[in-house]
Amino acid sequence: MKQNSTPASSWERLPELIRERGLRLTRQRLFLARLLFEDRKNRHITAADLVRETKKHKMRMSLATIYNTLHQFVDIGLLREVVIDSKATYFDTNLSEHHHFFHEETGELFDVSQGEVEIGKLPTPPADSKISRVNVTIHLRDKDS
Amino acid sequence: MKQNSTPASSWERLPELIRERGLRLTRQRLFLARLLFEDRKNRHITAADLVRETKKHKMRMSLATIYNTLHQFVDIGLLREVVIDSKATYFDTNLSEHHHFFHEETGELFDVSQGEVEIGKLPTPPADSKISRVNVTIHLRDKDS
DNA sequence: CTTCTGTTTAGAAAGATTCTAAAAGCCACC
DNA sequence: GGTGGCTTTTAGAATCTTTCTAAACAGAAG
Repeated sequence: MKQNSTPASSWERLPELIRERGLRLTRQRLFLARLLFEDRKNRHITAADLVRETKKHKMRMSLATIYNTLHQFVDIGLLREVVIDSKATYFDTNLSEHHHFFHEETGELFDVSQGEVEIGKLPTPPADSKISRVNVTIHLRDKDS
Repeated sequence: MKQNSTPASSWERLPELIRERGLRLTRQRLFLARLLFEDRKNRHITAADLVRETKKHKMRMSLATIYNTLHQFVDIGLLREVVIDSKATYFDTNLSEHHHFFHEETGELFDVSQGEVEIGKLPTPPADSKISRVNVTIHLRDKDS
């Protein structure tokens, strides 16, 4: 089921998009896709966030469906999983190659576009492995601490 | 209680070390310190790993103590917390600045010394923040997948 | 040896995520 | 526009990691 990219434009076409990538179009998947992609961009959300949002919109949906859908969206390349802290799994709606600022004191997470970070040298991966992704997280603290 | 560094040498002096940093020397702390630092270096362990190891050594210790001790060792600068995946918290006995290879398929974690990665450009941090640390994780996959 | 206070402990509790088996829903086809 | 088959959804239980709680215990100093 693993696929990839397709620039994240035309969110008017969510239903087609979901079908094209091999998933059945269901009420739940469409609803979540709209929540995730219609409003603002570059969100970093957790399953718990989505539970809250679905409730706010009076949409009832089981927790398992939220988890299933998030993972399926990752599989079909609509979302990306980001590991920031070990309290919860974050899903990132920004599919472009990018990195993150992570404010240690507030827990806030901001995107850093790929161009803002330049990696000059990388080690050779161990035999039989290849690099699949390089993740740069820039930890921030308050200036005075 | 937050302190910092002191090069990780002379592990013969673990008892003194623990006391110097403001903790009482207890059977449990000393035992865990020995497990962590006497054998090999640069380990990445989870609480569950330690549970396994203490059992193997026939040392009985409550889970809570293992968690408490790990966090106290982080506080006094004997360990470092690394966030790699959201399944568990890893503690790193390598206190020097360094990065990691993370094998996505096996979950293995290897050190990458600081010199092997070169960062040419970094973004300016937001106002009132300063960069405290830059974390590079190189994700690996099997060559054929 | 006693006392004071920091530690450890077992077990319960919390939180996130996954599993399970049954019910429901999508969709291709008639 | 009804039917069957196969995918999804669901509620709830189960699992796993981590933290909490209150009571028992054990260092350290006199």
